Amino acid sequence: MTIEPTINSDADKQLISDVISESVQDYLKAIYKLSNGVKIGKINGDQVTTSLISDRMQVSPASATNMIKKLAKMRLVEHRPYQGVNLTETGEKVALEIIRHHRLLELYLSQALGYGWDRVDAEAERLEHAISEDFEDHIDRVMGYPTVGAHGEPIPTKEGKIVAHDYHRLADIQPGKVVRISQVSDRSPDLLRYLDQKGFRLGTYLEIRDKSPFSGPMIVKADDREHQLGLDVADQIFVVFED
Amino acid sequence: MTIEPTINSDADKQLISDVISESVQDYLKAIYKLSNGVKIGKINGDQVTTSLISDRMQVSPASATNMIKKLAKMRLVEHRPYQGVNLTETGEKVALEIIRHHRLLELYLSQALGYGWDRVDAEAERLEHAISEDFEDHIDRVMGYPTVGAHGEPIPTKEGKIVAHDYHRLADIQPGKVVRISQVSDRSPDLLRYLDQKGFRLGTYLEIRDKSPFSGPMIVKADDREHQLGLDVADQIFVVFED
DNA sequence: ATTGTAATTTAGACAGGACTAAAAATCATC
DNA sequence: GATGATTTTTAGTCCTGTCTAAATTACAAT
Repeated sequence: MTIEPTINSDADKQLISDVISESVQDYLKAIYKLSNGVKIGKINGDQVTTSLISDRMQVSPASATNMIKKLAKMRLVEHRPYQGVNLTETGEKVALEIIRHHRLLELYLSQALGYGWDRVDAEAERLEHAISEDFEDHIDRVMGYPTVGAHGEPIPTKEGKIVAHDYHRLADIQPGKVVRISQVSDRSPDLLRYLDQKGFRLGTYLEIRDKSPFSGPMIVKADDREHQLGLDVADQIFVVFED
Repeated sequence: MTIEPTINSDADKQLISDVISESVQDYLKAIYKLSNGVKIGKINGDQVTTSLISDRMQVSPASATNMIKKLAKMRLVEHRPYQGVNLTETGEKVALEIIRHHRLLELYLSQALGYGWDRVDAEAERLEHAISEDFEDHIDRVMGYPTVGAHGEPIPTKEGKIVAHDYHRLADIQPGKVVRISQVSDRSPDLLRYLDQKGFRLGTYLEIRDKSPFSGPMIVKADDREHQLGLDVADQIFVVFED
């Protein structure tokens, strides 16, 4: 009856999906992103709360509590009641494996099957739980063991390591600078289509021309064309300085 | 990258997987194969019985009955209690859609990702419920709209049509004839590995040299080598005459 | 035709994961 | 520090798909 989520032992190499339900995996992924993702808007003292989870997972708070207790019993998270949760080491491993699947799939879909970057997230979401380790290895090899995903996100290694990029928000860059787009959020197909339409890709150079005060739009130049970008857009684009 | 609006011709075009649960899909597929598949051993008067289903689905007979009643209520099968079930037109459509997914996936896995034909079934099983229509269309296109799967099975069309091949069982062929392997069962990885090892592929020519009486092995020549094949093997290989 | 066996169905239970409504805990504000 | 608002948790229900045990039906063989 007690489920042991010890997936590390090399001997009894078990598929995560055979041991850990799809729902549990989805929650772990959500919790991982909530604790490690870029904080948008209000900062939430490093604690991932029930309401954040229920919100992200589109379930009622009661359902989230329910699952949290289950995750805690499985030792995938630590739960301080009324405070929030943190992934355990095991929980994080599992989350990173799912995220690896997701990002490898996104890249494969865009490179091998010609999916637009606004469509890969939805499809990868469907597939990430279904693929075997074998499939993972196959597409990893076919793509030459990539380390960066279709939207610029780092792809966790098979061992569960992930490199943290310290990209800057486009919104924070001062006028006069030249930067290169290195990551965009994958979660808004609309935004991605919008960027596509402007010709914005990973690697596109942007010169920041002007920033309106009071959270106004910023004006950037790309490919000799000027673009106005609302703050909510500039907040979802991450860049590196071009030296 | 072109931005394709992906217009659904029918506004009410719903993904099967969003309407019909994975379990239901699996049962329908099993029932389809039990009614339309090649009859192995005893002939069961065209009726698909509860025990056949429970056996194939690896569930208890009670569970099968349960699901059958559910399928009947959904008008996906007709159920004559204590007698058996038959797929309705709708039920067959759904089954064929799943089978289409399965066979396209098998072919894609073997051709695009280099899976051996003993491994494609298991992986396709995992993926067949997860892929979108979009994915189906993509791999269909990438492979040039194939009509025959990785083990020689016909691939149903998007409209749910399937062409019946009338292949012969290798076991039924008389000595002296020359035939070509045109289909093998996908359900036994062991058998597939065994055939692989002998160099047997789709399209391999076989000359039947001898058949031992009393269900003994048959002797066939392929690539200038003679092979002894047990009846259970020869029963799973389908061939056409080579003219 | 009767009777034993095999197949099928019913009945009742359970696990997972969702829900609503109500209770309890925390936080924010005066 | 009290109090009202917000979050979180508890309690209880439901649905899906499974199970076992028991009852029923069909079949086969005398």
